Amino acid sequence: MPELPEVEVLRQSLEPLIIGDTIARVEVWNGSLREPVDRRRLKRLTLGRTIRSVRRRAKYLLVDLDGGATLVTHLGMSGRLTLVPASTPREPHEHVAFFLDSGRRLRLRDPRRFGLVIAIKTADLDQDRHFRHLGIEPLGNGFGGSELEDRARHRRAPVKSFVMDARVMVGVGNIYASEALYRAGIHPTRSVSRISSARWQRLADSIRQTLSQAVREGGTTLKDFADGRGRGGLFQISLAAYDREGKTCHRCGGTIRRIVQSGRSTYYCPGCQR
DNA sequence: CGGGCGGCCTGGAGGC
DNA sequence: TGCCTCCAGGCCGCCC
Repeated sequence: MPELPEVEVLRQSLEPLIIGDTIARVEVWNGSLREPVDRRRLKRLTLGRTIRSVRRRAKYLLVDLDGGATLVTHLGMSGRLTLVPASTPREPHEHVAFFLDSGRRLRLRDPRRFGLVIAIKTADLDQDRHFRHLGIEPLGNGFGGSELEDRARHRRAPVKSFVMDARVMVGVGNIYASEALYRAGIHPTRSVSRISSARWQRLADSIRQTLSQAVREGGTTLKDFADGRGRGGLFQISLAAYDREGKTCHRCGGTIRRIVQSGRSTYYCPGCQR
């Protein structure tokens, strides 16, 4: 579910609410997530620790604690991380919760359990196996057409798979891949070996624009996504291609089509995307 | 080796 | 009403 914009919106919403607060209790009701939750390590590194900053890398949310540890969470497909009063009843599929000194709790609900909760020493983050192979941040410095073109050398993958490849660039998932390619006017099955420099530039610009607009609009809420306060986003209204099979293209009046690439749905306009 | 596919899970939607 | 199949925003490991 959550792609870069959703995790960034979550980060922005949580940061002012939890900085300076201290983790007083950790509850793991169901540790069977993407990786089994290591309760002892989680508690050892987080209990009694104060939250110093809230960052994002790719689709991971990083909560830095004093004592040199970072609480790393990933929402998978259906995860939701919200802050509620500590006395709020446990909700269905609430698997992990961090009770704070302020009398609130940060809770993870994740029906499909593809999410991740792990504590890592902050200094080890970059070398950790979850982060070591990650590519460029599309909203950071050093992201542009020439960087994409460089990374496409000697490759022939369809461009849609390429922009979703976290070893190349991070944060773009199935929704924003379709949206960015639509905006750039590039056909999703086109091989990266057959894209001109000018089009790489357009694609990089489209990715940045799409992601930053989605952040400004609070992310895309199709079903599960909510920020730290439980509020959904609005970018689903702005979707021009994703989930619009059979509907009219806003640009050319043609019909949006759906195809399957690497087992995932891709939406595009045959008239606008070549 | 790059790239495609299945598997991990649950729930909702739609067909019959 | 129920039962079945398909599909879903991510990621990893296996296979060719």
